[in-house]
Amino acid sequence: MNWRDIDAKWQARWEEGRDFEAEPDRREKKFITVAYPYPNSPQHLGHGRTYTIADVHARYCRMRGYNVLFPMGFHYTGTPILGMARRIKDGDPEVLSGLRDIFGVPDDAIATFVDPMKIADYFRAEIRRGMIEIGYSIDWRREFTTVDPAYRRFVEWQVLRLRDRGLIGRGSHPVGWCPADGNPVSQHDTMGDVEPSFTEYDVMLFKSGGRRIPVATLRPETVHGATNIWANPDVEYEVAAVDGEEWIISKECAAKLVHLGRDVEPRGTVRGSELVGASAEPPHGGPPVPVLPARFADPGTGTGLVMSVPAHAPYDWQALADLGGDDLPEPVTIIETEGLGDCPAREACERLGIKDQDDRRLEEATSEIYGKEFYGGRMTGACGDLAGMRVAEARDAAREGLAVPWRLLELDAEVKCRCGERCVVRVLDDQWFLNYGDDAWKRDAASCLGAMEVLPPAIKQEFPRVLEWLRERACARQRGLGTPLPWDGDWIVESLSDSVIYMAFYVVARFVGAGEVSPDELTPGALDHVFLGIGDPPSPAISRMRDEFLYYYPVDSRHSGRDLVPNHLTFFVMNHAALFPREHWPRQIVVNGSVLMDGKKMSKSMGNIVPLRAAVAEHGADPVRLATLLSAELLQDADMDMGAVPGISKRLEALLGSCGPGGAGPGAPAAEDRWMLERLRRTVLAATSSMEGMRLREALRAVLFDIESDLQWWRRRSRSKGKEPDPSIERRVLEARVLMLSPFAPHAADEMWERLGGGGTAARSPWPEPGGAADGAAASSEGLVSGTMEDIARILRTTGMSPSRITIYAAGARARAAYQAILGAAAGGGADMKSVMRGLLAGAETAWVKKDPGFVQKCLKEVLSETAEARADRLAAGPLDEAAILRDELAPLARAEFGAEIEVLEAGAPGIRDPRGKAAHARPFKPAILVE
RNA sequence: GCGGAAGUCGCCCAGCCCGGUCAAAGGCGUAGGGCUUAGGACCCUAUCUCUUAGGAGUUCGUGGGUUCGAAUCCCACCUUCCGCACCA
Repeated sequence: MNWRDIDAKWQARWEEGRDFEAEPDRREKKFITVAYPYPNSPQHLGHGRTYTIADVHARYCRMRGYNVLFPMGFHYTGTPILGMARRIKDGDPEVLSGLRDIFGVPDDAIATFVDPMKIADYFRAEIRRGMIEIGYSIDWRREFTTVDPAYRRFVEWQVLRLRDRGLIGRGSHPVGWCPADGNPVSQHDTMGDVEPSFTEYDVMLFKSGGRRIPVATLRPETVHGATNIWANPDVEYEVAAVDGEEWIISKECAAKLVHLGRDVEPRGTVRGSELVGASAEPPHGGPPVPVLPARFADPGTGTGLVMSVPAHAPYDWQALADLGGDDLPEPVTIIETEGLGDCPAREACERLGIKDQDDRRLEEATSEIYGKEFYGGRMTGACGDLAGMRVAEARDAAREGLAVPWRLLELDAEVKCRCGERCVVRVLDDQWFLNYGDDAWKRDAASCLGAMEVLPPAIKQEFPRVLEWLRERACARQRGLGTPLPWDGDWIVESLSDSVIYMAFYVVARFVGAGEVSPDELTPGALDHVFLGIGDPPSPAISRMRDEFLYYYPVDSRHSGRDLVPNHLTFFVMNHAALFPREHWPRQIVVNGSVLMDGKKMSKSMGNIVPLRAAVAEHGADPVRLATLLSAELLQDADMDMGAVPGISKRLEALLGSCGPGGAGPGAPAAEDRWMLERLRRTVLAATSSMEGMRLREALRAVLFDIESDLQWWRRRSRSKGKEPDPSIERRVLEARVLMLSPFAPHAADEMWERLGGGGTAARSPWPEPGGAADGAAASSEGLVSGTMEDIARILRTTGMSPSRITIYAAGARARAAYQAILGAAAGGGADMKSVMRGLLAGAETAWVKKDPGFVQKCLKEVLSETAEARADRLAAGPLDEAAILRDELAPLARAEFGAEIEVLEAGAPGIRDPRGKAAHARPFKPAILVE
């Protein structure tokens, strides 16, 4: 099957018909957007998932009659492309082979990649081609990149207005930093892509003569239990004036303090061994403590000097034990914790059998006590002001009162910049940030979220949590592609901050693209008019932009991967709430999971990346789209199985093969025909409801698979009666299926539609309506037939008989009357045996059950174990003439399939043949069966 | 730690939102049969236990609870995976 020809044929038609170009008209609109791609590589199957889901949504909405705007842009902002250009310049073999071997980028293109813009432009074109080839219904007239002059005007407007509202501030902010480059480093900038995470220590100053001995700690509240200070005897410490006071610190610490913005002036050195024996006064004014030697005191951690709290810190207890001798300080217990004894550190060391201070398990002991005491501990009376507080409170109080007013920040592990330099933590004190911690702002955002639909619903609760912990966030950085802050050209608006309200820009982009408005005209005042309706329009074009904005805004649906929930999607909500009036706040967010390949994340190093264009070229657009959508429901991570693609392709091909001009039917529908139409009606209903909830896989399964098995049964039934399935019914089903398939597999569906002679394209036809009322009788009657077939088959299987004659005893009229009464009772909620019996005995037609309560018992059990739908069907249908149905419908089928003579009798009719006394067991929907 | 997701019949995985059609779809594996010179591919049948009449029993991480009825709802616990900020 050559899908590529069909893909190309329909893509050309759509383009010719400008099917996806959207402009305001009288219809109701839907504005559907997806997070635009970052063009630092071609897209792979994983990227394709989000876009495919959004495209299906857009196409579905078009079929529902909406004027759908589905645009696309490209996110150039940020540093990764910059880093990539640098690595290509350096001839990094990993990057080069990735481009060449995985993505097949030609060498002459790679040669230009030393220029980051060339990289972005190349992949932008590549991604756009791919999106067209897979059939996304995008209005390309609105395409832009985030470094286009017009977009820059837009971002400038955005940050200016945010600043006007007092939401952009300036402050100090710690970052991972490369001293050689003089730049902040993020994960993308480090060797091995290590995230530069850091720990914040409090610094407490012990006094020793005129000098200060600073110690760094995570537990300032334990200072009351400090019995000594540890110095490493083999380390040469530095004596330095820090912020004007003379401190003793390790050389490493001195270097860190400089980056943290402290004023450090070296004055000399002192060996650790020389410090031993000195005495130091703790900051809370307690009795002086001695300095003692310990080799675990690491000059690279903290200040290189350690406060010793032997009762609660296993390292400290162990170092004292290692020291030995008589005149050592006694541990002071300052925290009582349920489940821990007097001296938790000693107990932990003894339990783990720790030998000396070099034992690695001390880490384990430390974190265990740390956690237990923090959550369950209370300060004892030995703690001065802190006595009686819970540890968590005491920590804050101690920090407030006893530690220096800044924190010592330190990288958790060694991080190296790609340039090879060892990174440090630096505090930038002129960092621009967005104040996402602002309470009033958060309240607006929460209100926006509350009114918004989030699909799947399960993920909605995640957003308020994110809002809760959100605080200031740096919104500008010093390098990368993007837009400079209008008031401070040294800074570039950071990539997550310049992409929060850009959906509004799609409206404008069309006018810029068509040359109707120049970037220079997009002044802050003009944009105020377009987006906020402030002031008079400076030109007719600006006025039209305003009209178009009013038509398309707000965003009706925002699609994105779930990894963007804690950042982009939340910022999207926050920024809309900050800048736009309530009626322009977004209405829906749709979140999808990621894509796995053979159970693993796609990554270059694993070599399991499948480029989207390659997959489409090999399998065709629709099979790839379907495989992506079928592999998982929205929120689940989709484990792509490329092995399933040929099967999907075959199924589409078979469906296509069945599309022809069709023929007329005999007119009056038979029982199985009525059933088939009822199944179709219910499938349309179910698929529509699935679509509304973006449960695309569910919808697709209904259209592709569920109907198929219904059709099989229907054909079997038709043929058992010695006739061909009614072609007019077949066609009605097929038309509905093709239409419902269209959002998912648009090329194949249009091809099928053409072969059906449907007129126009499937994509431009309306989504099918269920039509008509429920036909409970058809559903129930067919249920009787299939249920009885199953019962016969089951009997044959357990007995191993090959039957020559099967006699079926249908329930008689009085049994059916009782059954209806039981159904009614169950529907009314009075489904207990007692009240059911009482009701039956009161009815003239049903009083006979007095002699056979077992019948009622069984019927009741069966009724209760049917689905609500089946119960409603049976109740609505009223008593069925089961003997007639079984004779006309079941008998031919059973005869054909079991190769036996079939006789249908009505139980209770006079003189019937009943050699084994089976007839008495007949119940409605459960006829008695005799196999001979 | 905080937040989120998940644990299903040998394996993978559907079902859970909306309780009953659920001994629980589908795929893989396994067994038997068909086809074939053979292998593969393909097709059919079986695949929790018991059962020569459509049945019964025990199952959906563990333990409770709600209900006439729980894989599905509620509570607790155990285990695994993911995110936690200046980065797209």
